[in-house]
Order: sequence, then structure tokens, then C-alpha cells
Amino acid sequence: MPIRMHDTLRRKKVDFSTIEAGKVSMYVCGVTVYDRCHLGHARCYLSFDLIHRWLEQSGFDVHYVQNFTDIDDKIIHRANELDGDWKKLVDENIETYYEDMDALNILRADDYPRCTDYVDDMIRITADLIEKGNAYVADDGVYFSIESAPEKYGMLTGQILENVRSGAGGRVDDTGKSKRDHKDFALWKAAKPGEPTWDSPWGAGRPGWHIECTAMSMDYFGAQFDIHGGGHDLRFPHHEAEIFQGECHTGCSPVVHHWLHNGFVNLDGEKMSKSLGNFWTINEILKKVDAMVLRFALINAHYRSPIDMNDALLNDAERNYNRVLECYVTSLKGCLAENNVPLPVADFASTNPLSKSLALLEKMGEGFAKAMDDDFNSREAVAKVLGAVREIMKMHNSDMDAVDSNAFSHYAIDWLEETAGAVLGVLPTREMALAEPEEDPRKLEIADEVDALLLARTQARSDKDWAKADEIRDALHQMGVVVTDTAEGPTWDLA
RNA sequence: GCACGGUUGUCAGAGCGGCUAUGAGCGGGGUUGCAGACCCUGAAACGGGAGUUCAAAUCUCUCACCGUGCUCCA
Repeated sequence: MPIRMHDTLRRKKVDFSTIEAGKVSMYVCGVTVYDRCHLGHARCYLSFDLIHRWLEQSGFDVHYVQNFTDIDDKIIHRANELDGDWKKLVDENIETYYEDMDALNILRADDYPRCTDYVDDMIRITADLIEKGNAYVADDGVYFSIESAPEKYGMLTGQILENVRSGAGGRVDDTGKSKRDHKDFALWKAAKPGEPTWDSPWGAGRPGWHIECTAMSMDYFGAQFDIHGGGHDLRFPHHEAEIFQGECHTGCSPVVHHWLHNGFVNLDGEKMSKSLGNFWTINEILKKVDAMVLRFALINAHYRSPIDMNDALLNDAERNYNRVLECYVTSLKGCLAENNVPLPVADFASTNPLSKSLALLEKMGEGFAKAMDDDFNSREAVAKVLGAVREIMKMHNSDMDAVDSNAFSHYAIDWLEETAGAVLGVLPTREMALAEPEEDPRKLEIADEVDALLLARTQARSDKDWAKADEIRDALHQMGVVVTDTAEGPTWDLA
């Protein structure tokens, strides 16, 4: 079954086909490194991580390129607010970018080009566009002329040339004064005092934002490539500008065969933005929430739909994630020996519960693949994993004989590692899963006191002195300790 | 104004022509002194109107409402 994906340009799901059989060229717009990454970046690169993983899992050899925009107005402004050293600012933020993404178990792209390494290419492409009559030199830079290719306007977003708001009023940037038309966009910005500059045939200056991605993607992939991704907000004008540049420069139409855009993150129903003060950096949120729980929460939604991030969503994710984890650990502990016993044939109609269960899990596995094939529907895929977890736990809790239990545990581990592990990326390593959790120092401090109280409570319970037992439990609550009674006796943890 | 997307039970949110998911919540049961956790089980929805069809949450038209973009943005 072919993979289907939603192409922004064609505005529908299409069967995925590659330029070269078995290989995928994928370019995703990276971050402008003027600050730490926030939740929105996490969502974007997580979306494409899932796409990356599923394409690999489906047998494609994926060449994944993601850039860093390391020169731009915001970087210059931010550096000037600090010590003026934009290179230092850029390096620091690239460093923390990797830290944040690694924490979220996002697989590295194959290449992370920086746009300042591509200024020569951008100059070459700009010169070619001028020669072809698609761009013109003005007082303060070089601009792409929309009028030279009006048929390409609004391809991604359906903007109609006449309707785009006229006037460039309100631009923070004071370049753009000598544009012939307000819709034209800068390919090269003439030098301004105090800014980093590069030499060019049009004098000193620096490249425009849009031309970067064209230069870098073409360097890796040539005139055409399979997938171009990015945040929903980049469709206009950034990606439309790329279509103008790339297609006019190469003469290829299309340059990009599949346009993929991920949805945004809202916070408590409001758009996440700095002006509203509801910006969460990944770094901040990971102080409160386990990275795998955050990952689980973010993939538990289709990549194109907006996510409303709130505590309920995170609590939900935590509960479900722990369920998956528990199932994995139980299965790992269930493997007592090498598996050399064949499992029974999977059969829904069988009276053997193991055989029936295997049939169910097989079907869940197929459902998982079907969900991912259908425009990378990770939410549906997560649902299949949770369904399988329920089934696996049911079997673990049933009275299988030791041989079956061992064989089933091996099967369950394979199932989970292929889906929740390799594709969804939410399983820890086997070693980490089996490792005893490190004791919280706060817990050790009060352990003796708590144990003494629990002992008294156990005594009270066996005396059926419920009032006293509950009194002790309340006292423990006051200390921030939660008691849970199990068949093996009471256990406790910090709230 | 233009464009794109959406409106499904209490909530979140899949479903893309013939049973409807999943999770939380709620009801019943089990386990439990109780609570929690866990397990089993149940009820409950397709924005309004029209059309196509043997059959519509699903396709078409229409109305209403919501979100996002049109400016640097993942």
C-alpha cells in the first residue's frame, strides 16, 4: 500500500512517489537561531521526525536536510541587545537547539547547513535571476519581481495578486523602500551601518531570508526534490518565495514535489506568542514535564491539526505513557529465557486465548501501519499502541504457563519496539526501562519516618481500627506522601 | 475583504459511501475496611436545511458559526 500524504500545494492527500526509486530527499526549514526553541519548534521537528522515521521504516533511504538561519534582522537585533557578538549568539543557540531536540528523542537530520556558508550560492542564483529578468537591482538591494511570473502567485496559499494588502507599511525592516511593487521580496539587502556584510556584485550587503532555503536545498538535491516541510506559517510568503526563486532559476516546475506543513501549538486556547506572554521554551517545560511525556503528548495529535497545550493534555499523556512503559517493563521481565518455542498460530476463532490474542495484536499492528501510511496519522497509531498495551497486559495477567508466557513476552517486546519504539520514539532503552529508578533524596530523608508510620497503620488496619489508619494516612498526606495499598502491602511515593 | 481549514457524545478527537474508534469523564460490576490505582462492563454524538444514493458523519449545494493566514514567525 502506498504512503499517502497531504500536499499543501495540491490541497489534498496524494500517493507518495519519489524522484529516485527507494530514496527520499527531504528539506525542512530550520530555526532562526536568535533565541532558545519553544514548544512550537518542538512540535514542528517532532512532526518531521515522525515522518522521517516512518519513511525509513517503510524502506526508504531518506536524506534529511534541515538548515539553520544564522544571519537575519532578529539575530542582529538580539546580538546588539547583548554584547554585539552575533556569531557567539548563533553558536550558543545552535548548541541548545541540539540539546532540546535530543532530549525529545528527535533523530538528527543528515545535514544541518548554515546559511552563512551559502552566500556565494545565493549570489550566483540572484545573479541568474537578474539575468533571466526575474529580479532587478534597486538602491537598497536586489528584489524579485513578482510580475515576471504572476502565474506562480498564491500557489500554496491561494492568495490572489490583487487582494494582497497593498503598501508595505508597518514593516520593522527599513529595507524595501525602493521596491517597484510592494509584493516583491528581497533577494539581497544592501549593507547598513553596523551590520555584518558580504561582498557581492551589487555592493556589500547580506542575503534575503527566502533565497537561503533555495540555495541550500539545491546544493544538496539539485533542481528537484521530494519533500519540503516547515511550519504552517511559512507557507506565505516564505515558501511561495521559494517557488518563485527555485522554479524561475531552474526552469523546473515543480521544484518541490510534496509540500508538507505542520499545525501550530496553542496554549490554553490562545495562540502562543511572546506578546501574550504565554511562550513556553522547551527548556522551561522540561523542568516540569518528563521529555517522553511531552513527546507523547505532542505526537498524540495529527501533525496538521493545531494542538491546544494545557495541563489536562499533559496529565493524559503522562497516564497513557506510563501505561505503555509499564507494559514494556512487564514484558521485559517476562522474558526469562531465550525464546525457542514457537507461538501458536494467530487465529481469531481459536479457543486458545493466546492464539486469539496474537490475532488481535497482529491486527493492531496492521492498523498501526495503515494509520501511519495515511498521512502519518500518529494519533491513530498511538490509539493502536494503547489498544495493544491493554491486550498485552491482559495476557500477562492471565494464567499462561511459563513457556507460553516467555514466548509471549518476546513477541510483545518486538511488537512494542517496532511501533512505540522505532516509529513513535517513546520507548526508553531496555537497560533504562529495567533500571531501578533513582531514589529522590527528599524521599530518602523521610523514609524512616514514613516506614514507621506505615507500620503503625498496618497494625491499625489489622486491628480494624479504620479511624486510626485513616488518621495516619492523612498525616502522611500532610507530609506530601501518597499511600497506595496493594495485595503485597502498602507502598508510598511523593505526591 | 480574500484564502485555507474546521463544526462529531460531557470534553479532547479519529472516521473520507454500508458495523463506528481511542483517551479522559460519567453509570454498573470486580479487587479493596475505605480511598486511589488497576481490571471487566454500560450509556451517550455526527452545526441547520436541501439534494445524489438501495445506503450519507462520509459525496454535492446552501446557510450559520468558529479558527488561522494575508506582517518577522515552526
